[in-house]
Amino acid sequence: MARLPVYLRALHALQDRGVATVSSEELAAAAGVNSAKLRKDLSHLGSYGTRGVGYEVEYLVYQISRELGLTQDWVVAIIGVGNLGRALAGYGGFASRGFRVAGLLDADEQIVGQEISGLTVRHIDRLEDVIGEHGVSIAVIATPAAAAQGVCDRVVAAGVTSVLNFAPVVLTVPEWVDVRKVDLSIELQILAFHEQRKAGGPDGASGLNGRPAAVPGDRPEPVHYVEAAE
Amino acid sequence: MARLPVYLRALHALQDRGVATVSSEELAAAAGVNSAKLRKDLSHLGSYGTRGVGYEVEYLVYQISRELGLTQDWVVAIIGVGNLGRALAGYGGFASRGFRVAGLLDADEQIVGQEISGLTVRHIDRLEDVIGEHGVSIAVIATPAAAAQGVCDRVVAAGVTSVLNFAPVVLTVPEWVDVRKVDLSIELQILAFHEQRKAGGPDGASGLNGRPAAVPGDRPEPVHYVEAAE
DNA sequence: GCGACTTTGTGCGCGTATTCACAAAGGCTT
DNA sequence: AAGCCTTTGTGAATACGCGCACAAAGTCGC
Repeated sequence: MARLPVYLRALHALQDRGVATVSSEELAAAAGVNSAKLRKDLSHLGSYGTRGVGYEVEYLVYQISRELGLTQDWVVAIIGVGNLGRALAGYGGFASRGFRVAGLLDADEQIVGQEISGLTVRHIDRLEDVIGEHGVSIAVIATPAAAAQGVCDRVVAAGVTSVLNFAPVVLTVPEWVDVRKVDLSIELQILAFHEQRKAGGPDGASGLNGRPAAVPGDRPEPVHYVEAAE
Repeated sequence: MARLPVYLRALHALQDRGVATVSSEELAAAAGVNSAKLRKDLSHLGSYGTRGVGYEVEYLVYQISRELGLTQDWVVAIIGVGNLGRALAGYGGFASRGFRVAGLLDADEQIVGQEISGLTVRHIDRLEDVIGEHGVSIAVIATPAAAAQGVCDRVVAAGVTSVLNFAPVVLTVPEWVDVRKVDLSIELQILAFHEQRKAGGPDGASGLNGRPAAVPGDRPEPVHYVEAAE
């Protein structure tokens, strides 16, 4: 399930706060989901809750980590070291979750050889070498769109079976390869769409959409759930 | 619908290739969706296809752009100018889609005053001023997790009604505010999950998962759809 | 030890999304 | 002009996910 990582994040935060046990209601609120859904999700890993009490945080963290495969380290290569690739290379959230960036690759001779976050950028020609040497199993594609499919084909041919794609293209891969896509401009476009409807879009919506005329801080359910920075 | 931006991207690519007309089958393949679904999606904007021929690319681009609200410019502020914020500030995909970054804000005195992608980073204290001056309607939160909810409350209080959140926290907002979340480490965790299952996870899966023993480039349906870099 | 209370686990109904499959519609060829 | 062929638009069946609501289960107080 795609929600497991969210639960895990919330559980880690609870752990940091020293909480030992948590009810489905609380955890669901922290994760922003319905409590019945959360219970159903957790029951799919087996039953790890105690009725009348809740779930033991530490045990749940372990179970979810294991289910997600985070008990082992995953070796990642980042291909395309532009703005985004650089940011990803320096992103702390990877290492702390068991993802080890083992290679940075780029086609630009200006960039090859640079040291970024402790790694030297290597030329894309060495892609297969880097993947083989380090046993890379996940490739992060942060190249321009035009290069993405070609790079993808190469990493797949080199044995990679999971791809995280930041290029704005639909990648075509064999069925045994998983691709996940992150497209920043698509996210903004979806927001723009909703924003337009709120403002009274072309369909002539109300123009208010339930927003009170003037509201001084009445955010509903102030969960205010904050985790440790990473 | 969340698929409209994908269609739009594919249509732009067709435009660049000089294609004037496209069938639902082709466009669906390019966007990676079922053709019936695509037709149903498009029919919800009204009927813009010609039976026996297909859709006129240019007209469709216009219709979808209008539906998404891309015929107008949207003003964006990026809050948190770390690795990720910097990458976002320099990301070309925003400007080309009608999103204008009008402000960069950070709390770190070291960063405030720096010029990045033609914009001077301003102190987070001036958040409300920046939002008001430029008429910001979309806020991009790229702060550490611990700061995100606080920043979010402030942008909402200042009148922003759409938030794109990169911080690994579940933001709590009033119901009239839209939040979209992008969490990089969650994407990787989902890949790790599938990767583990492929390798024969804890449930004792086959360990092969349909992958042929050795396959020399038999990627199915070589659409090889590539767009212009942006 | 027992009863009341809390919380889990899940059966069920509902609304939505997805896909198939086909009839209607239009273009193109002869 | 007529028939064939392509492609759209959509009705109907299916699959899916979600959330309510409740019974089973276990804890805690007395």
